[in-house]
Amino acid sequence: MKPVILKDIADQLGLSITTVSKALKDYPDVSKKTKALVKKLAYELNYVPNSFAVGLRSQTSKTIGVIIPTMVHYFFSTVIDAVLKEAENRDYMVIIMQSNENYELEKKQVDLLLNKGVDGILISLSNRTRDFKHLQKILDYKVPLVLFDKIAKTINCSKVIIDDRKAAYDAVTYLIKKGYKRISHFRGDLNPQNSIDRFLGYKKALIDNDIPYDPSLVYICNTNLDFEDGYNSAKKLIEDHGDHVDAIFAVNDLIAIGAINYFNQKKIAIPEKIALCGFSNWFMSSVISPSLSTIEQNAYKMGEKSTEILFQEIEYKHKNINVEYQKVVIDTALVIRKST
Amino acid sequence: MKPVILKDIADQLGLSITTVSKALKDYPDVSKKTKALVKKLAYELNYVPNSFAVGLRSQTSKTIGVIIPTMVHYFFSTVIDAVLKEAENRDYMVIIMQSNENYELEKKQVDLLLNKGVDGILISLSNRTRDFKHLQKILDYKVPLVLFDKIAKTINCSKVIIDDRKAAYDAVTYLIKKGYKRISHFRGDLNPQNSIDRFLGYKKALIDNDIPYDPSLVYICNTNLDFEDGYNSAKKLIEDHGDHVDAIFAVNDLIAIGAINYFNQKKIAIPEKIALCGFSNWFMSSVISPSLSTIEQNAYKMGEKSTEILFQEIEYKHKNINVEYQKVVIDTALVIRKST
DNA sequence: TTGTATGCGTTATCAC
DNA sequence: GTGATAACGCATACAA
Repeated sequence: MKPVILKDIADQLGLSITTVSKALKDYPDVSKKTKALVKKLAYELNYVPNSFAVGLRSQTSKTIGVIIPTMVHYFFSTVIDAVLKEAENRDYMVIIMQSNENYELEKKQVDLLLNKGVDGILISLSNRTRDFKHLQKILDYKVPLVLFDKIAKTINCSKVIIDDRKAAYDAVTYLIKKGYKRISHFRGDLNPQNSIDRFLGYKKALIDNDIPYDPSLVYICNTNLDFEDGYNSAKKLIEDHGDHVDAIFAVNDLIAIGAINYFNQKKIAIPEKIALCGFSNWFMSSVISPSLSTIEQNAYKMGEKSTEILFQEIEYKHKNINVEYQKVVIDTALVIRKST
Repeated sequence: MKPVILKDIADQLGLSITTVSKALKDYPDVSKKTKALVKKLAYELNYVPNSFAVGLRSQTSKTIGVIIPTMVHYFFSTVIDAVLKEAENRDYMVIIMQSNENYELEKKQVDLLLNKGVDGILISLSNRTRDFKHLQKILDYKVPLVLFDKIAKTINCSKVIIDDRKAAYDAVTYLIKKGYKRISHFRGDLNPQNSIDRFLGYKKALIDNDIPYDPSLVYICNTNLDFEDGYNSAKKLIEDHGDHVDAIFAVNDLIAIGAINYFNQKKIAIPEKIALCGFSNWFMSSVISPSLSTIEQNAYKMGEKSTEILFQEIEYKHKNINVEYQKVVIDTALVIRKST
């Protein structure tokens, strides 16, 4: 079976391709009668314009591209959920690529997307991305770009983030007010801005509350192996500090849950002996025992907002309206449960 | 900045577009010198063929489409992970769509993908899909199609599944051998084949082991609300049967974990008072306390195999080789942990 | 009101 | 060895 093309309709009605094309697009210079005939037949034959041809002429594809570090992750799959729904509402398609925290791959994927003629691009950067020429290239090609969560401060485009530093600051301040004094931080990799900001928030909360910052209480976790690293860091923490620590602020929920698992195994009471606070409000954090205090990060809203902005920029570009780049900060909230 | 096109290269070298095109494609009738010149400049200018033009001519897009019921799900995000990696290896792009268990949407998405000219389609059907005309349409258009996990038996195409009935049978047989006698089943929705097969495996295991099948021990869970429904069904189970039940075989891990949560809250000892077995080996099942016995479903392998077959069919179609549709059954395995 | 001609960028056929 | 031309399907400026 072959797809129906304009010519099929034109032939069957004894019209020219042009007239059929115009009729379908409601051009004012086609008679009502003809329009009705054409539309009826087009509907019956299930006509859909060939997207390559449309793309070739219009240089638009009704498709957006998304690059994320990894799919198998509550945060990102939720973001993608939102992106897909927003795109669906606008009859857009979504090409998704995983950089696997690999800069070279990310760069190549940007090229593929540009080449594919996507109408806009959403990216959450790989942890290893330190050079942003590929992002600049997107802008040079005048393709709308929105960065979310893992962003590049120096690139001039719209961004959707959370205030990691403030969220961490609030969480640690809460721990301090609760009476915890020796608060450890299980931080993420050294490079990504999120880890840095959460760490800085942690540090500032200590200092603002006259608790000396003790670097020996900070453990670096590999955020690819979150759970395992949470477990191992908890073990190390106890080996290094024994009773001399009463709370942990973890850079994400999985790491916190790994730590909870260790403490449960060793029968170290949570929160009596040691309290834990995570980050993200992953579904499991309400289910684990004890349930985990954490920070609601609102991945869905982040995906939704990013996509909204992207589509607005696509529309503006189309209408030749000047776009003002936006920087949106998605609200976070402390979720208090049994682990603190 | 404008993308570089063949004409740019041709103009700069004083050649015709034709020659440039041929040189880049290593046609034998272009001189070595010209080829070298063209390739060098093309590389320097970062030339990439316009994908709309290529698509328009070749009717291929180097893109495949995937439709799944939902993204935010360990099983599906893992499948997608595999699909993306396999596609990446072949320099293919992937368009992903969520049907949200909505048949109408699934149908529309198939149309969009066909219209988009994807080279192949992977689908895991929505639970509400009972009519398969949209799948037949894909085949009518001669677009390679592979169904995975949630399949339609009557559609003549390649399929990748697990043997749900056998896996369930093995799990329940194991429970029986362990000495459990009053085994409840928390099943999924009535329609999807997976739920049906797992239920049938459960039933057959009972009968083969001379344990009477008791319908009052079967609870239907809504697999959109898995966790909550697991919790609620556990509650109902105890209300209905009290001590008169000693094990549960749940249709998926989330439902089992919901039930574990209820039992933990009510201090009903697992597995002493009641044992639990899940299905899928979701990451959390090894982390929850007590850790959950379950069935390893190997989502990654399923995604990998499905994509492999799809690409093989795409290749065969391209080479005009006849394809034999495959039906691949991915191995499952019982994973025994502390909950049984 | 309808139709002709042209171009989007690439590639295959055929002529030189 | 090279290049002119047509075709993929659609949309528009322009002619009739």
